Amino acid sequence: MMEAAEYAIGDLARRTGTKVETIRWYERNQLMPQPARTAGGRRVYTRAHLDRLAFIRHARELGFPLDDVRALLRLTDAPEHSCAEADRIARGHLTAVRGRIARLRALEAELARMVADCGQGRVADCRVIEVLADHSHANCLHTDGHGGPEV
Amino acid sequence: MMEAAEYAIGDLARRTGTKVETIRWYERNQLMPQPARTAGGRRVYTRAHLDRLAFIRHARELGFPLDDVRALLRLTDAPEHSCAEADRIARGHLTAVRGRIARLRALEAELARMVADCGQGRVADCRVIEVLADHSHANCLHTDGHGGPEV
DNA sequence: CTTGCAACGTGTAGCCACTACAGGAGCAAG
DNA sequence: CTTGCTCCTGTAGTGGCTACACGTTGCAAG
Repeated sequence: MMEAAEYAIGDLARRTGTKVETIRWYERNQLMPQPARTAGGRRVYTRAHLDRLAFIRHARELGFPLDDVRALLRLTDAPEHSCAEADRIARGHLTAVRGRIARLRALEAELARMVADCGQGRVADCRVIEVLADHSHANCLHTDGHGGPEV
Repeated sequence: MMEAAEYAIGDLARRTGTKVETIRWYERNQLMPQPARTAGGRRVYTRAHLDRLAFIRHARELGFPLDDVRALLRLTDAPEHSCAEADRIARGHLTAVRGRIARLRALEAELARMVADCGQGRVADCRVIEVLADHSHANCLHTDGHGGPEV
C-alpha cells in the first residue's frame, strides 16, 4: 500500500495523534488553512496539510504557546529569511522552561518536607495542615509576589 | 493599634495578597462562606474568614488544584479526624510535581539542543525549524501519548 | 451641605488550548 | 436497505481566575 495523496480529517488525526475537533479548531483559529471539500462537504487534506499539522503538534508538545507556533509557521514560509527569529523564540521558551523548573523544584522541596513531617496522627497535629494554615508564611518559599501563570 | 475584629473585602485582599475579584470568585465557588453584610450591602469579614483565605492562598501557591484545596479545607473542620487524607493529597501532589519536573527537564534538553545547533543562517537550514518539522520524531522525546494537561 | 473620590456592588466577557457534547448528514460494507 | 462509522456545524464547558462596565456606598474636605 502506498501513501495516499488525499486525507480525510480522521486520517490526519490518526497520523498526527491529534483529535479531530482540535484540527477543526486549528482551522477556525487560522493555524491550519481551509482545505478543499468533497461534494458532501467533507474536508479533503493534502500532504502539505499533514506536514503543517505535524509541525504544529510537535511545537505544542515542546510547550510553545500558539502565538509562538504561528510565528514559527510564518518563518517556514520564508526559507531564505534569516532564522534569527526562530532562534530568539526558542531561546525565550527555553528560558521560560528553566524558570518553571526552578519554581517547581522549590515547590517539590516544600511539599517533600511537609509530607515527611506528617506523623499520620490527628488533623489537629498534622504538619501538612499546619504549614498550609501558617499565616506568617514562616516556612514558605519566598515568591516575589507577581505570581505568574503557574508555578 | 490593635487588630480589627472586622474586615472589608479590601482589607482581606491586602492582608493575603489576593485580588478583590478573586475573593468574590471564591465566594461564588463555595471556597469562602458568604459573609455578613452592612446595611449598604458591603461584605463584612471576621478573623475566621481571614485565616481561611490565607489557607486557600497558601495551598494555591503550592500548586494544589482547587478540588484539593476544598478537600483540605474540609479536613481543617474536623481536627480530631486522622490526617491520612491530608497526607495522601500532599503526596499525590508531590508526585505530580515531580512528574512535571521530569517532563520539563526532557523538554529543556531538547530545546537546548535545538538552539545550540542553530547556526543563525537561513530558515532553510535552521535546526530549530528542522526539528519541529521532523515528522518522524526521530529526535523527539518519547512522550507516552496520553499527553496530560501540559508538559 | 455638597462635592469628590476611592472602595465597594453586580454581572458579563475574556484568557488558553482545547474538549465534549447535541443533533444531524454522508458514505461504505453487508 | 440497514447498520454503523465517520463526518458536519454550533455551542458550551474546563481551571482559575482577570478585566471590564456601570452603578452604589461611605467617608472626608471644603
